[in-house]
Amino acid sequence: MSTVAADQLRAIVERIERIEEEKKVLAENIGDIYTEAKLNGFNTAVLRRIIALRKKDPETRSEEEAVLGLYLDALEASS
Amino acid sequence: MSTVAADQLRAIVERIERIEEEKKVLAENIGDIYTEAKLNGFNTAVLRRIIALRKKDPETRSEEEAVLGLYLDALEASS
Amino acid sequence: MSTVAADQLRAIVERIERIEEEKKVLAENIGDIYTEAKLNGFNTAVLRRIIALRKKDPETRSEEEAVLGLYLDALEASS
Amino acid sequence: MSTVAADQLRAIVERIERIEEEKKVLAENIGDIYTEAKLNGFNTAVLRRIIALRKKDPETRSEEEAVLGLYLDALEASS
DNA sequence: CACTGGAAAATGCCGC
DNA sequence: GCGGCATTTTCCAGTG
Repeated sequence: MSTVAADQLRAIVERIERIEEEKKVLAENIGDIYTEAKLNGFNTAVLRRIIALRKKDPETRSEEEAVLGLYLDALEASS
Repeated sequence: MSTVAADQLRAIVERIERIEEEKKVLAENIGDIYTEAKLNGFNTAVLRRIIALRKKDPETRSEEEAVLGLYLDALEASS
Repeated sequence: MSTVAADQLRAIVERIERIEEEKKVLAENIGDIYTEAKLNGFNTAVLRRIIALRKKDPETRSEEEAVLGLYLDALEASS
Repeated sequence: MSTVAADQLRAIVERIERIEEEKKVLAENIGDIYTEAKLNGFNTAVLRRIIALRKKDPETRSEEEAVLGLYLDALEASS
């Protein structure tokens, strides 16, 4: 690989590492918020479920909930 | 699925749970071996690394290794 | 450890690898069941949720569901 | 849950979601860099390995490395 | 005995 | 649409 490509490679790697570092900081910030929430008496497992729920689009979410209900009922019925 | 095949569903769930139970037993067996190894003076963190290393080794021969070498050299050269 | 008990080390590593291999087979078996279930029209994402739900002991499960309800209501109320 | 706590809950959830959104943007930025690199003829799989390698290197100095060497030698000797 | 950190598993995502 | 990779979540040993 030529010198020019080597410089290009280095630039790519460093740009990615820079952004990954920023991402890491954000992940730590999120962790801090959970820690603080826990100290304030919130149940962090439930908080995580809330975040996950809100991430799913409402349609998928209600559809999935409905199917879950069906399956649980079916299991109940056959027990 | 219009009506849920309850018996089929139950069978699926129970088969999965059965196998997961077996998997759990195996995981405990592995844990026991590590515990015993530790009692015999082995460093279990290193044991885990050994296992991981041996798992990856078979994939070690490839074009990709060569390209990796090229890239690492290029980074070295431009540093 | 001054000198490494090589035979003992080898035995440990091989026992662990043997059991991990068995675990891997079981994991594949589980994957096969999900695949088959999907072919039979089941929603595998929901199946996974069912399995996860049943894994939690009923007490924890209802407690967590209750807290989830509280939080969702609170979010609704403050919106 | 009281109104005050409800507001606190909402604040927590929104702060987390905000930061997760920023993280998502950064992840997309990284993806863009890989895409561009690929267009320039780089092997992105190898690029990812480079990044991963460089992430782990700082931990490379330790007693653990020495023990790892001992164990690998012992395995070699008993093979 | 709760908490933290790290390893393993599960889930989701992106490229082919 | 599938397989492989990366992220997330879960689990567990170690530690205070």
